[in-house]
Amino acid sequence: MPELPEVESFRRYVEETSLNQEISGVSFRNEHMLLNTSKAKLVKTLKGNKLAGTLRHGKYLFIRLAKGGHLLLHFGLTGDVAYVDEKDDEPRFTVLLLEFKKSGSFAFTDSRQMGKVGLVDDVNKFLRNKGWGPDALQVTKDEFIDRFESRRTNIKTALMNQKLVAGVGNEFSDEILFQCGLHPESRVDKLGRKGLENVYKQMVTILKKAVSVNADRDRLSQYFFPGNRKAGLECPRCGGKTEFKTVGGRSAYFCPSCQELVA
DNA sequence: TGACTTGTTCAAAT
DNA sequence: GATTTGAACAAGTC
Repeated sequence: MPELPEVESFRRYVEETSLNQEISGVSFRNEHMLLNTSKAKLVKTLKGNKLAGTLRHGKYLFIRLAKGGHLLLHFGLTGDVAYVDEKDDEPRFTVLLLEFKKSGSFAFTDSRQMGKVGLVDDVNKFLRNKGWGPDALQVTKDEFIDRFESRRTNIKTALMNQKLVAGVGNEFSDEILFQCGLHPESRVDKLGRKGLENVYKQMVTILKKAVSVNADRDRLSQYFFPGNRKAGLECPRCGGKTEFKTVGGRSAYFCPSCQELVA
């Protein structure tokens, strides 16, 4: 599932494959995925334009356009990007296809169609309107603590709340809390500055590591849950058994014997 | 076949 | 009003 590390690797992929090429053809299929724009405007804006640069905030990717503004991509559950050399190699579930004049195409794919495609002029204004918090890899320790310390909800829900800090999803929230030795239902306002400082440190450490390996779960073997969220696993720290529980309407996996419940 | 999955949004509750 | 909770949505997978 595309969380911050995946979106960052998508960003790099766009940088490496698709910048500065004139777009000669645009196809777009799923109108219910549009954000802030119409299909006609999207196609008109992209045709003859070039992708000129990239910017990521949380799980959002903004691709700067040479003629002004940005193409916005949100990946939902199943969004992905692909560059293909040949036209007839168009990937399955392509939502947006940009054909480059010289050669090749850029595709945004999304099998479950929960992602978003849009046009954004002013990125900061867009983020402000959404109410999104600072990016999880940009936020400072003090700002993180300020935003969290008076919250009366559980820590897992708070970490996934994009308005507090943007970028953490379900899978990495489980790992952050595992590394902290904190039960996902621990109350945020009971953790204290020390507790929150630890959450912050683990969040940054884990996300940075995941970014450094392009979110490849096979290269995160020093961690426990990424790519491996199941109940009944043996905990590598204490030998206990992992459990499943629904927390804040989301699946949570954790080790009840070494993740302390602070309530 | 239908239960299950998650990021986001919206309505309802506090 | 601000915060929190919970349900709804979409659709492919097993």
